[in-house]
Amino acid sequence: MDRPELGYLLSRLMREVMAREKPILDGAGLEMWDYAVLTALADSDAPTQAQLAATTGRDKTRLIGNLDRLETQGMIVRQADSADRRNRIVSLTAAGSRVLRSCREAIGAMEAELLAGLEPADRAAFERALTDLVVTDR
Amino acid sequence: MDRPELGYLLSRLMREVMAREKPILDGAGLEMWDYAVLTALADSDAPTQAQLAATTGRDKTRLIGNLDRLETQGMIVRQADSADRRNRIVSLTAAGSRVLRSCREAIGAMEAELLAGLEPADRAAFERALTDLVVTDR
DNA sequence: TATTGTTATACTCTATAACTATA
DNA sequence: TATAGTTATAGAGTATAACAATA
Repeated sequence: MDRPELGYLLSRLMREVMAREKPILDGAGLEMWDYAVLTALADSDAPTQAQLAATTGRDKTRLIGNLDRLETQGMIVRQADSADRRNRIVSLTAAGSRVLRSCREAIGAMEAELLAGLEPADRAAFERALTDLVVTDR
Repeated sequence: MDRPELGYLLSRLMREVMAREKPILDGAGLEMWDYAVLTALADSDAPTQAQLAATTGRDKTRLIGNLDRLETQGMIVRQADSADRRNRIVSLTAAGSRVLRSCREAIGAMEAELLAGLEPADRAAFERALTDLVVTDR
């Protein structure tokens, strides 16, 4: 097959996706990485900051700015771990869950629109392949 | 369908592709964007720097560092345009073409390996969908 | 006056190394 | 001494404005 290289295609599509997400996240007062952190929090239960850094692939020092901002906005709380007081347990607040849910819906709709031009079978294969590639290359 | 968000999947896969490309480009003495510029030069014929900036999506001021480096390495030349002497026409040298071809081969092999785990039909659909999405969202 | 290529400046993002408090 | 979280510093990448040469 003769097509442009993966790096080119992926970076172009990534740019498009980010451009479409930006207004959604702006409306919620979230930066891109803030949203990634919220998403990770919804899945894993009460992680320490170190665990959160590991699951998001974000450096622990860079995570701090995101957490500070999210905490100021009342979307997360940081609590001391009574078992090991060096740890700080991060968790979503009700407000954080609400914002996250609304962003997820908007982003889901955006993605549906973005993929709407594909043949249904191609779209399913695309999503399946993309998921497989990311899982197997961990 | 319930899968991780596109932004997450694409950024993960993009990171993986870049990690696999890096040793190839390092071996050729190329940075990521240098390679993108070489690729663009192979397709479009004798562009000015402004045209090259437009086709790569790179800002004209940021392009300059790439061109300086590539010219120092003898992979491209910049020639004055006799028709409009404000323009500088950029073109690949024989050495540049050689390096580009060898990188393309290595990257093609890397991509084949990366995609090898997919069902053949899924792989074809994935490549088709990715190409369609990038073309239609221009 | 407008445009091409260039340089300069400031701003963001990232990487690294220290520092504190706990263990 | 080792670890979790934090802060500080320097570096890379980026955006913006200004500049010289040419149209």
